[in-house]
Amino acid sequence: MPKLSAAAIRSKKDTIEDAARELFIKQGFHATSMRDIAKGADVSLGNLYNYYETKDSIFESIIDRYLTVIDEQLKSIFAEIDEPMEPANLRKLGANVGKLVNEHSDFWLLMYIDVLEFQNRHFRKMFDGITDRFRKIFGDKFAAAEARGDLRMGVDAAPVFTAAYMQFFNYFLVEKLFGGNRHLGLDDEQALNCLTKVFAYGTLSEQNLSRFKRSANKSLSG
Amino acid sequence: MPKLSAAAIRSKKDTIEDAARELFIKQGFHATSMRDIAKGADVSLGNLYNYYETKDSIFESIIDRYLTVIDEQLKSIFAEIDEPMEPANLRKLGANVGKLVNEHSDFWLLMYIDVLEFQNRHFRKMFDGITDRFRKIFGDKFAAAEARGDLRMGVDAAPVFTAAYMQFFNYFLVEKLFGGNRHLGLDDEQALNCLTKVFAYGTLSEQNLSRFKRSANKSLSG
DNA sequence: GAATAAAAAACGGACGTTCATTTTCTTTAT
DNA sequence: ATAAAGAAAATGAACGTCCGTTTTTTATTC
Repeated sequence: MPKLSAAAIRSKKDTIEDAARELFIKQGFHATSMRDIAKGADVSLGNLYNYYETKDSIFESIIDRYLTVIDEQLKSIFAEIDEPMEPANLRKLGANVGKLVNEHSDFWLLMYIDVLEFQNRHFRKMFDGITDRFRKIFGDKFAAAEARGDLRMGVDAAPVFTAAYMQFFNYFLVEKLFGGNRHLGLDDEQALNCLTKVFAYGTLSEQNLSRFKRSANKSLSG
Repeated sequence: MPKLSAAAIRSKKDTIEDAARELFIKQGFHATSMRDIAKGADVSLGNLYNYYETKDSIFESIIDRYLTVIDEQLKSIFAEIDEPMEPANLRKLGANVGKLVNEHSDFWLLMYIDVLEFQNRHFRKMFDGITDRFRKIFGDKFAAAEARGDLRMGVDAAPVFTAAYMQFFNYFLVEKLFGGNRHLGLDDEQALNCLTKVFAYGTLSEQNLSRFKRSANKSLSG
């Protein structure tokens, strides 16, 4: 009574999902047939149904696995941020987001597929309550920065940090997927510098700004 | 030899395109059949082909007409901006972008369809060289603001203005289409205030900031 | 009654899924 | 050691449906 090992099943599912993902991204979900996937994964049509109940469930499986990968990468990006509102760290956040977008642009296309064909069912949690999540991660750092007088009077760090995060994402997504080549009129490095500066000057207190100006300004041209 | 008037043809095409657009948005392009469109527009299946060559051409026709509508609205939004870097005007830009996104969310879904199914063929021009376009529209205003000393030393207004524009767009798109309900942890008004403040403090010179603080700060809480 | 418009029917093919069949391979009996 | 057994896994033909488009038929209007 032969039965595939869990590893063998996982490996085969990986093959199938890799092929499916590539096709979904290249031609969309509905335009990709089960026969396409079978051919791409070098598996018979019928055999697909030994691993997945429906075509939809292949899509869902891809998303679920990808989401955990992205979540982990995001976690490690946030983990290396000790002082979230410090300009150098904001810039590094931007650079890391850029890497994430460029190395996993597939993922974001899947998100658009999800928006269009599944009412964003699977990706909803990506943005829902994101500021609260940042508050959970960096809440004490935000409070400490405020207590130190790093921030301008009346600035709530959480939404600003979220806005910076979103702006970085949007910048690289537009560059990668929407054909806005150098849409800020700057290369990526200059764009990162420019956006970082805006958020630094936009939130830091004057005393902290002058410190920032002395130390980092030279390196953030553009 | 009866022949429909141009107006009658246009009216019927409008009916068809309205139905098609609604369906494309609700269930995607490939998931929408010509039979669906025919039923939605209360037209026979065969008759569709008296007005359009293919299903693709219906999509293209919708996009073309919609693009001109959006272009005009954007033009009028920009036309009422006399001083692009002034905080009050940035905020108004944000509010207008919000209206544009919310009133025409269909349009932006079509853009995602275009990204996925047509490699963004029809929407490419939307973001390509956008900063240069702003430079053409506001170049003299940017230069004047710089000459007046409104801006911090070394700030190039064009990419910052573009970034603000993109940030507003992204904020409302995430709110409307991606299920990020109050993803900045603020309501729309507060979010506009918060973002406007960041860009104001992020770019204005100190002399101009103090003027801004006196006049507008009270109204931009959040 | 001639030309246009609309409707209906038909076409060939592709779709997601099912299913009868064959292949594969571990286990058991010899 | 090997053959038989038998379930798991893989296959590809088959099913019924729906697809975009074309063709044929009917209705409308001058």
